[in-house]
Amino acid sequence: MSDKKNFYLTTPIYFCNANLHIGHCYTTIVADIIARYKKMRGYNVKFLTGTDEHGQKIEISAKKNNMQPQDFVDGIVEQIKNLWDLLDVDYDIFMRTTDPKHVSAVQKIFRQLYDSGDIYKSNYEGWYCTPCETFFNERDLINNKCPDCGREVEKTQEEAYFFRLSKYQDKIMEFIKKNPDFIEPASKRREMINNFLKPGLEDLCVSRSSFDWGIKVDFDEKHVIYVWFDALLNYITALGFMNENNLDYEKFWPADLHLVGKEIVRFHSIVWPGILMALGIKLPKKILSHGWIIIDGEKMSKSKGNVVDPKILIERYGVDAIRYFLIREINFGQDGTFNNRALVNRINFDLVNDLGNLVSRTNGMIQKYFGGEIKNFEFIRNEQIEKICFDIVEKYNNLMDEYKISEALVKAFELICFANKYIDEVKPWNLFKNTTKKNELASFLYDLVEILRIACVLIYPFMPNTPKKILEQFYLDESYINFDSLDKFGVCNKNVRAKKSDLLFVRIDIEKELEELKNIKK
RNA sequence: CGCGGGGUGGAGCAGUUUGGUAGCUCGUCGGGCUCAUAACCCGAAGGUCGUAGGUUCAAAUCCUGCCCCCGCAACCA
Repeated sequence: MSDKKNFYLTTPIYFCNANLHIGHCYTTIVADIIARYKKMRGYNVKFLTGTDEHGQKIEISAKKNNMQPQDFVDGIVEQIKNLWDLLDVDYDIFMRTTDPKHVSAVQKIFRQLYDSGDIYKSNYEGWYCTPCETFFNERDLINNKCPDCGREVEKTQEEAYFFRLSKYQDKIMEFIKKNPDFIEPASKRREMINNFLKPGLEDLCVSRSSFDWGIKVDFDEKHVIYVWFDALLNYITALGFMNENNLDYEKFWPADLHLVGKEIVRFHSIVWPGILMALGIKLPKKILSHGWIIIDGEKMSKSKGNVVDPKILIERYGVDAIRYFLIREINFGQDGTFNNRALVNRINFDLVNDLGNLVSRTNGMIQKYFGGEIKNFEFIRNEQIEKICFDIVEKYNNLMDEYKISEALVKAFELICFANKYIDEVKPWNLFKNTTKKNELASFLYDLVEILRIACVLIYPFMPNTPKKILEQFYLDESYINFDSLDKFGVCNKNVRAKKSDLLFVRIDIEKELEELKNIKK
């Protein structure tokens, strides 16, 4: 246990302003896939997700619903946890920023940085819209009026605390230059350097006094701590930092991977390192940014009304299909499009035609040619087949280790396509007609079961339910889903069996389905 | 000259780091097979790689100019 290598990865903590959409699911699924893969490879994994529950927007949303902020976020958190259960997201820690441990740790950290001089009191200048009770930067104004309500704004000063981010500017730049892999993809790294570091960093305003819903500055209770300062710290408070029980912190920090959407790379690669440097602790190893899901050419947003509800999709197609689609269709790191046609097509072509049908024909042949059970055959080793399998496994592992998970998934499906071709090449139906080829036929079917076994292991992190269903058809239990036996061919019991089973994935009538989905939306 | 991304056969994308026969999925057309979920396998047609120049024996790939689309610029994954 103790000699296992540790691996710590995180998703962003999601802002509890409204229910989550398919984009949040994407991020979390990616994290879950990496976590599952690492666990399978023998790592001692800690997978953190959670919720960001403070801020003015939440205060306002709660008020609109006639609720106290805490009750409001409790309800949202319930739904989020529910969603992760539906999506088979197997997180280790669910961190809430309203957790008393987090709150007290953040207060201690804030005070420590104040004492050390990295946080100081000053004045925040901005344009204040009285009806909206909101500050705006000059550049946010539209025609010098409030961007929300269009009314006059007045220049105001507000007492606030600032974090001395500018002090760490050079150190952050140096770190990013010395560690070219720290921010990925490289385009984001360029953007951070050119857009923020080169022009110079300003000190960051880290307190607000215009609303209450947040972590109080404990030595100056008029102020609540800025949500990003609060939120970023969850990555260490979740491990017990600044707490009596900080064993996990000792063990798992620095994080191996912070998974983020492209719009919050800046907070993770500049602000977060700044805070960590001020605290004198190590920086995470990697900030990995992914793209967005685009709907009909537009960014998903509530105001555009094009948000996709993940629950409906899971209900109709099952978790594994949704997880498969998101990872397969969207090239990690870049934006990808979502539409119902693409989803249904992927299910039909990849999952039904290639994978489902492969299982079905393998099963069918064992039943038809051997009455469902093959006994007493002599296994004929086919080195070519073995080499193809091992080759795919090796490439898959390399891709996964580089977090190129979409490509790894494609690799896994190469094995499935190969098996379909293999059947056509061998022409088992001819072997069956020739009574002297019975053993050859048996050995070939065993090859197919072995290929399926390997494919099951490879797709498991992506589709946690399907492998079990496949193996069951051949009376094989879950213990076959393990990476340790991927370098061997001929692992399964030589007594090959298959039973009548339900279809793995059922073909969807595309036009009918699209029509129904359209009606659901209304 | 604010920054970043993108513009590749009918559709959606890869390839650009390290120039060298333009690749994948779907669609279309033709063929094969019958174990299988009208699935599977093979083959073909279809692209002056946004545009104008440049470097080179050779450019989707490197350089320069221009056009178009998208995003970011301090609380959207």
